[in-house]
Amino acid sequence: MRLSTRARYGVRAMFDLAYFGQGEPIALKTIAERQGISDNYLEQLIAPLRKAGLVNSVRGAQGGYTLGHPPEDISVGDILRVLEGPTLPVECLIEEGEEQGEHCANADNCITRRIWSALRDSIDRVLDSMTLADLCEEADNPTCCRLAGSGKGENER
Amino acid sequence: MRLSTRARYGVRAMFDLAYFGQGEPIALKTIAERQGISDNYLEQLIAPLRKAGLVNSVRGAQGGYTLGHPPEDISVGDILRVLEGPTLPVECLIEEGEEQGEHCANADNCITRRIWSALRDSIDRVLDSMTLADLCEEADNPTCCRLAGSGKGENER
DNA sequence: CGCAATTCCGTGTGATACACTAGGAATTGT
DNA sequence: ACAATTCCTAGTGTATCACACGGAATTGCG
Repeated sequence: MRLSTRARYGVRAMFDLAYFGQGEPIALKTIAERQGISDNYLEQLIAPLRKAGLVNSVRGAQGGYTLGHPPEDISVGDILRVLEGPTLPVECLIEEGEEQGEHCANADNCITRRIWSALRDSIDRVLDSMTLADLCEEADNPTCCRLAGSGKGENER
Repeated sequence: MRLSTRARYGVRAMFDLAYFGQGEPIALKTIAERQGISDNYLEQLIAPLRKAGLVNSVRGAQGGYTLGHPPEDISVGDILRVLEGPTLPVECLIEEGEEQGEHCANADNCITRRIWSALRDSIDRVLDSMTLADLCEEADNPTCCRLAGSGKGENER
C-alpha cells in the first residue's frame, strides 16, 4: 500500500510542467534538475504519460514537453492511473458498473471485497478532485507550511 | 499502490475469527482452509497480529487463536497498519499533529505533499470506519451480491 | 505418562517490481 | 554541420512478495 516514487515523481513533473511551462516546451533535464529527480529515470516515467496523451513532446533542439491538456483538466488521479496501473487496491473487482451477478474468482468472500471497493472509491474521489490547476493555485498562495492553521475543513466541497 | 495479499489475507483471517469463533480458539489450519489461504503463509501473517495484540493465542492441542479485542473495537485499519507498515502512501510526512514548522527532507515541494496527506487521511477514514463487527453484520444480511441496489449512501454515518 | 495437535521461530527460494544507469539512434532548431 | 533534444532498449542491484519447509516448544487428552 505504499505509493511508488514513480507516482510522486510523475506528479511533481506534471506540476512543474503546469507551473513553469506556459505553452513553451520544457526540456526534461530542466524538470529533473528543478525537481531533484534523476533525469534518466524521469525519462522513463514520462514515456507512458506521453502515450496516454497527458503530455506532448517536441523533439530536437529547444524541444521539450508541454501539457497535453489544460491544467484544470488533468487530475492527480489521471497521472497516477497511468503511472501505476489501476489506482486502486486489489485487482479482482469486476469492472465498475458491471454488478450483474458476475463473479470474480473469490466472489465467495464478497464481504471483504466491499472494503476494497469502498476504499478504491474513496481514493479515486480524492485524487480526481485535485487538478494541476489546483496545485498551481496552491503554490501561489499556500495554505500550508506558513502556519498550518490546522484547517481541517478546507477542501470540503 | 497495490495492496498486498498480506492485507487481504489478514483481514479475511480476522473476519473468520470474528465470525466463526465465539470465544473458542480456532486453529490456524481451520482458518486457512476455510479462507483458502496457505496455512504456512497465514502463520507468518498472524505473528505480527499477535504481537500487536489483535489476536490472542492458545498453544498446545485444541489451541488456536481468538480475537484480542471485541469485534467492534477492531477496525480494518488496525489490521492493515499492522500488516503493512504505515497504512498510508509516502513516508516523508512528519508525524501527524506535529505541524509546527517542522520540515521533512523534501519540504520544498509541500504542494504535492498535501496531496498525499489528504489521501492518507481519506484512506484512514474509510478503513477506520469499518470494524469486524460491521463485517459480521454485513455477512449475515448482505446488501451486496444479491441485487446491488447501488445503495450509495449506506455507511454514511 | 505419552502422544498428537498446535503454536512458535528461523531460514530458504523463485518471481517480480523498484529505482535507477547506460548507450545509442532519431529528430530538429540554429 | 552541430548541438540539443527526445526516444528506445537493455541491464543491474536491491528489496519485497508469497510462499514452502523443518523443527523446536507447549499443552490438552486418553
